Amino acid sequence: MNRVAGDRSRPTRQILPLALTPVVEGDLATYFEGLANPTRLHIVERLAQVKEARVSDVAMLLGISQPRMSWHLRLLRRAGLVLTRREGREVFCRLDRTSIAENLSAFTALLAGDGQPGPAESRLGPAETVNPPSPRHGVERSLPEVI
Amino acid sequence: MNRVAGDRSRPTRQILPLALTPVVEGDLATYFEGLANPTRLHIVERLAQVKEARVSDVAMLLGISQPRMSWHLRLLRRAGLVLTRREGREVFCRLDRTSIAENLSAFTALLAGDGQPGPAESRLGPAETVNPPSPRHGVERSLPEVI
DNA sequence: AATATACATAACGACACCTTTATGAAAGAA
DNA sequence: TTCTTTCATAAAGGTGTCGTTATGTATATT
Repeated sequence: MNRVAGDRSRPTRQILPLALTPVVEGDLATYFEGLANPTRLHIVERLAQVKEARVSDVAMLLGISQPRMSWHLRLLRRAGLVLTRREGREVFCRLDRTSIAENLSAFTALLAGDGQPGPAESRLGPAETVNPPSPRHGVERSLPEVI
Repeated sequence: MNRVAGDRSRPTRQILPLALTPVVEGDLATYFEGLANPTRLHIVERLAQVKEARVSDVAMLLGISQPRMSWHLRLLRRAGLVLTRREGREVFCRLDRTSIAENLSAFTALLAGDGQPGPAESRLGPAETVNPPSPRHGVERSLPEVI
């Protein structure tokens, strides 16, 4: 097992015993992978509306086949976007809003530039200057708080 | 041209004349595709720290080859995450924070369940009830406002 | 002019994604 | 038990991702 080409392997997420698990970089990529597909976005959109739904009902509603639904549900679970619960032979799924908020929060922290290399331009282009971190750019601070 | 298997084609984003372009579903998937890779997340992380950087400097810093950097930069541009500016033979890149905020905002709107099918459980599982939309779940309303 | 630098692109290989079709397994209904 | 429903999974094919190496192109330098 040598991980030759492509860093797309996923080394089985660490589970820290009772500590709110920090979102590391690889997990963040896996999280966004879950969202990087129109079909899965539709599923997420649907689950955002109904809170919980039977798997095959969602598949029916979106007009996708059952194995296809199963496939995408698998990726959504891996991404930490969706939780499932079995009830007899049926499976119900819902958004994992906690995990979603954690990952989204980790991403915005990344965007905020947390980490040492503060205002150090790596060879800044001409006619461009480092601004003090005060009045951000405009759209740079706004987001509906409805996670 | 028939789009047989896999809905991963991208039909050349509509450009509406002077109107703040709404983020449609396919674009949102493309946006998240840009974030669905550790290397690209590292690039984004770096650009969040330095605001603008020379392409090959970022590549050097992250220890990735030049063609690899060029490849990922291409996807980052396609995703609307990064803007580039040519200066002679050099290329500088920076985050497209406007586009990033737009897409992130579109996603949170999707999570909020915008769209008709309000509190209609599609065959709700037993021992589970629809809550009124008042005091949300807890982590469900919080996000660092540092986009 | 010739050379060096910065970036883009093509070619290739390995693998992952995504779809359909076909089967399998488990739980409920007849 | 037998049939049906619900979901998971395997197989197979098409396509995209993602990495390296090699080559091309444009700009700066000598």
